[in-house]
Amino acid sequence: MSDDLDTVFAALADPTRRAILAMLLEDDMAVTDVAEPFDMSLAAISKHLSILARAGLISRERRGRVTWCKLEPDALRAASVWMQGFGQFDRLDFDAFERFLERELGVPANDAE
Amino acid sequence: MSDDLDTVFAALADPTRRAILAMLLEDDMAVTDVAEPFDMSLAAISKHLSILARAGLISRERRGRVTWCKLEPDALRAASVWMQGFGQFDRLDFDAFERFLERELGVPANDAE
DNA sequence: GGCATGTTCAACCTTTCGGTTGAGCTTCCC
DNA sequence: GGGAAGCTCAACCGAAAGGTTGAACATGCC
Repeated sequence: MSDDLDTVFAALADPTRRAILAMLLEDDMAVTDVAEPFDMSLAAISKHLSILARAGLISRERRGRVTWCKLEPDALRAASVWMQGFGQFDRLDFDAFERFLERELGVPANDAE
Repeated sequence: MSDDLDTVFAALADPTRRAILAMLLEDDMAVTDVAEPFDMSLAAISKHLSILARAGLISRERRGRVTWCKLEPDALRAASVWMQGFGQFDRLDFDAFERFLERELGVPANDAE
């Protein structure tokens, strides 16, 4: 089913969702904390998280009344393989990646760590 | 500008457009020929091609009355770099890629060549 | 028990998306 | 010149995306 790639790419097409993924790259987060930096209702963020979860890009686990969100990078593998077929891209380049996070998403890349 | 990633990922989110890219991987094609395998009007394909062109994923060059479409794989670089930051993916795996083309897109991968 | 906290659900609204059809514009060919 | 071929444009349509608000529903705490 091409649904998998559909939902993954569609999920990645939104800058809010990409920013959320970038945040989760640093650490697991509660929904409320995910929502905090965004100028948007909690319900809207909850929807974004559902879309990311449906695409398999994150998982959500409820512990007590807090729902923790966790990045699931494996879901990107299929999409990444698909893309690499077109361009013979370089290997992982974390410098380029961090520059991207800052420039494209406005999310400060974690340079400590 | 995160617009770049927006348009690239949004363009990739549609299975018809991914199939078109896969076709163009084999060779440059005229618009009419691109449209041929799809059960869809020529105008619809023309729109898809515009979206791909706006994302920088293809270019179109008019020669005579025929408009030739050409894959522009460089546009995927930014998106690929972004994605690789999340998963430490393997290098290019063309076998996996070809399996994807067939399974996900229904477009026979070009095993001659 | 009762209230605050954390999150989702449901209904709604507006904009975008993916498709259609029909008209229009070039370009090639006789 | 005139017709066919090769697109694109414009108007339209239904469905999905992305947001809002208000209610609902667990859970933790006093």
